[in-house]
Amino acid sequence: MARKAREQLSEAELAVLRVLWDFGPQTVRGVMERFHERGRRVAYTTVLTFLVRLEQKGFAVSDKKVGPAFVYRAKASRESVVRTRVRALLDQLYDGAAAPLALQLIENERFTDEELSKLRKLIDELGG
Amino acid sequence: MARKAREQLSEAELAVLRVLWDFGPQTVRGVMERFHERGRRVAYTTVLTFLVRLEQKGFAVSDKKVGPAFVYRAKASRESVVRTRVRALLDQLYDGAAAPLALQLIENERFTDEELSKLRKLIDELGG
DNA sequence: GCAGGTCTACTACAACTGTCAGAGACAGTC
DNA sequence: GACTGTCTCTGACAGTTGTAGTAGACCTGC
Repeated sequence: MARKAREQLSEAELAVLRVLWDFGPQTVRGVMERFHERGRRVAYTTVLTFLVRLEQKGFAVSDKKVGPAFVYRAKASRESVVRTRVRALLDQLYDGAAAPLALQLIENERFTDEELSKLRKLIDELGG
Repeated sequence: MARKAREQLSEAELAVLRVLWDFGPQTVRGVMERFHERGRRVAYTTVLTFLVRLEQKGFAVSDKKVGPAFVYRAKASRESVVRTRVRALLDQLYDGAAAPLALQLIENERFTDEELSKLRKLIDELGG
């Protein structure tokens, strides 16, 4: 027996999924081109593999075709994936507590004044 | 050729490293017992493997012995590991921007009033 | 001086990941 | 109708990860 089947997104799969979120439904070639534009050299069949795996894991679907090529679109929402990932990080690092991560972020990362006031506003709305 | 050698912590290795952070230097058996206390059933040799890998990757060292057993201690600091992980998450999800994650956290996770005021105080100190 | 327990070292192995090549299907073109 | 290009499908392979068994070294108590 090995580890439990988690149907979890790997890093490269997530990168592909992000293309679908950011640019809308794409063919294999389309995704590959977006990668190439960003300087990420990757073979056509590699991208195909990731899209197939995304579909197997339920994060994408390919129902339509454009000419001979399948068009893949994201099925999972960006928000749900982000939440899952953040939760996993929280569990791994702080037994699930969110506050330490929030503090760590605000202390160690850079924010513009605008971002800071947005954060402040949000916190004020939550009361306390 | 496969992916670049990243000398990256895996999830289970991180869990072991956390024991070293939380409970101080430990033998293999010590780490295993901490896991068992938390209901994580794992074989002695499995823990040994993780500690060996941690040492190979430079996150831990085993210089002393207690009786016949090596005592492992964390070499990498919790802070540095957390920073690296958070950074990786930021890159994967938001091309490195910190603000969206901060907002996501505050919106979607729960905080006590005390935590909120700590956050507010920190934000106020950063100006803006 | 050997039986039993503990330790490390070595080996193993399946699932997951990143990466891609080759084969076969189909459309357009000369 | 053969050539070219584009697609998908299938297979492959090495590195990582989670998990653990086994072997050999070493004490210790009888």
